[in-house]
Amino acid sequence: MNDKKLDYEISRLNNNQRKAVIHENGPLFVVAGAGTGKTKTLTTRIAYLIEKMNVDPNRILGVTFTNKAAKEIRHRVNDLIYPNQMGAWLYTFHAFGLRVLRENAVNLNLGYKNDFTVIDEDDALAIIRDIIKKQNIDAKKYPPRMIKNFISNEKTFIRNIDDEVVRDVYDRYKLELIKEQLMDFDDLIVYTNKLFKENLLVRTKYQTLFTHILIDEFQDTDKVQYEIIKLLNNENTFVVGDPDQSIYAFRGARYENNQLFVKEFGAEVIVLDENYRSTNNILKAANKLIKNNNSRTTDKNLVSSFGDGVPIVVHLASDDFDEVRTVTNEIINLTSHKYNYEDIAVLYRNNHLSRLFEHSFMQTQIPYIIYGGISFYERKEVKDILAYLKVVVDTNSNFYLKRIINTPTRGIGNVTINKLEEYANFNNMSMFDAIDYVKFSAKTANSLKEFKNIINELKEKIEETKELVNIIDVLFVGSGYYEFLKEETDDKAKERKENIMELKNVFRQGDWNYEGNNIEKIKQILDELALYTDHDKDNQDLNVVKLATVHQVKGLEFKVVFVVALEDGLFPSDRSYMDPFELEEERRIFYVAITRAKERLYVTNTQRRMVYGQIKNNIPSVFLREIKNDEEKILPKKYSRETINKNTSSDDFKSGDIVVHDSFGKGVVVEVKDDIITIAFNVEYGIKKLLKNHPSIKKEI
DNA sequence: GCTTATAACGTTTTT
DNA sequence: CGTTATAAGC
Repeated sequence: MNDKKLDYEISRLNNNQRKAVIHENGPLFVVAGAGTGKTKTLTTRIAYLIEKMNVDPNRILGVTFTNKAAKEIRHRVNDLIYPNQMGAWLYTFHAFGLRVLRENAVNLNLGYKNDFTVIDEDDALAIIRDIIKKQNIDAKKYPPRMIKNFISNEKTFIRNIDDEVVRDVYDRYKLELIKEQLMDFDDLIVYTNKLFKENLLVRTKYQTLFTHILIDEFQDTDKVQYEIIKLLNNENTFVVGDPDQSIYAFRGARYENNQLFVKEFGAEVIVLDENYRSTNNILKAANKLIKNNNSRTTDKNLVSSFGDGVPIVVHLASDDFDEVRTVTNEIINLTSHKYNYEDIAVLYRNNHLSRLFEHSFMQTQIPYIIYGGISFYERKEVKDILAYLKVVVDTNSNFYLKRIINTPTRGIGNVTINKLEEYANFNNMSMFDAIDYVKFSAKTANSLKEFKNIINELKEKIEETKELVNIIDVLFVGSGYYEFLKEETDDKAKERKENIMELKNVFRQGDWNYEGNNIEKIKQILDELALYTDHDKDNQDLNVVKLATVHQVKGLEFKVVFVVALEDGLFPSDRSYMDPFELEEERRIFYVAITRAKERLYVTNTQRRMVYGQIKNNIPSVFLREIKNDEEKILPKKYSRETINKNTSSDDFKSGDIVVHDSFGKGVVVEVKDDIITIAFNVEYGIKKLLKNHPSIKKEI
């Protein structure tokens, strides 16, 4: 049907892209430099396989690293051949693992059933904390976070645990998860690997199911993921990646996978180095920089047909305030001529460097967002409501029961919970059922009975509810959360209510996206939510300046990029000096930063900077020398926009007011402090601090 | 159980 | 310096 569109798309590819797309048989590694049409090549190939080679979509596996990327790939393939790709397996590694384990977890023979629950990092940490407490382990000597890291490292083959105490916690953690039918994020990958490795039947099933496997961002795969790919033993394994953009070593990404794949699979290599993003001045700097890495597998020299463009700008500021002021000035200059706020990104090596910029942008009324922060699904109230739902769906879940049995407070303390847990463990029943057997004081017994009634009533109501969206209201009121928050009038309570209401959107969509009865639909929604993170939301189109770490903007592009704080010890980070490999990783991070820029690149550093309350003299980053071409300096200027329309809006805000923002839409005022107001917008934008007299906000009448 | 003083600490973090 | 985790106090 859409053949013409696909034909047109293929005709527009360059030679190497086309070669990759129509590649017939055998493993292929597409080494795709930044901005060389990596995703386009991958999606066009999927469309080509289905449409031209008559490959059954159900037998194609496409794996990426973020939900956002998976969605994007589905969307783009969809655009080329709708609706034939519907059955294709287009997932993140974790979502793929989840799907496999949902069908086969029982075959692990570890005691897992196929309907286990996925827990997030916070939950995993809570379980470890609990074990540490119960085993009387000194949390100072063994911080839970460290133990979690050790466990994760052993699971993903990074490093084995060599401490007996940590080993003991790990063993108990593993048993606890199985007992509670829980899996953490690592487990989704690790158990999938185990399953494929140890179970011939399951392995063969997936080996024969997939005729084609495609992997995106291959340079970020870790050891376990590589093993999974190897175990699937597919002769049409097609991987796309850029070794020069491998920046997740600290999470286990293995640079050597790139070479291993070529060697062990005997893969053909196609290099894409025609860049469709940046001017050549920017690319020259990038090429020059990355040549300093000795461990490169494939030499690429990015070239575009966009001409040289303007020279990159390297600026040395006297101190951190001067740096911020210079960048702010330049943004004001740029936006009063050719550029919009959305065209601009300020990138840094680590999060805390955002602070001064945030402050300055607020003062000068430059709209911005900061990437990262607390995720919507990590918020306490959201997790609480979902925990109620999980207990309702499965009363055997002691883990979630413990979370909510006294939330909101109903006089059930730790002593009661421990007694229940002990009895339940001893008699091999759930804590929920144990409520009927353990003797408590009249008051406690009453509270427990009340809790049990709440769960039972919620269950009845949820089963009867016609539309899923109403379930959130049922939970909110039925759990007592509503009553609890009603008493509180402060801004936090208001924010919590809003967040809970925001959950409705997710359930509204679940109603038509999923099939089955309510409980079945809920289980599918919970699966999706378990793997969803804040990074999946699309901030790209907001007309605001983006403040982000380099890691957070991988894969994105901006017309103008400022890379700041290019100083020795910050970028490269001082932890990377010892190890030449780590210094190369830092260089790749800077390479990623540079290659985000399409038209203008600014690199700044300062002589003096306040670090942890002390002024430090910094020397310029070694990377600056390495990119040196033509450079110019920004001449510091006064703010060209006379501290912008002072008091243009005379609105007087108070908490609870509904306001409308040009970019963020409707929001509720949460706090007013001097001339700064805090506004809660829709979840996708979150909580923002803005100047009261900013022209972009208006009170809704 | 919840709020306030003090200490401790301080890369990147796709799921 | 600013934030967050922990402990002591109400």
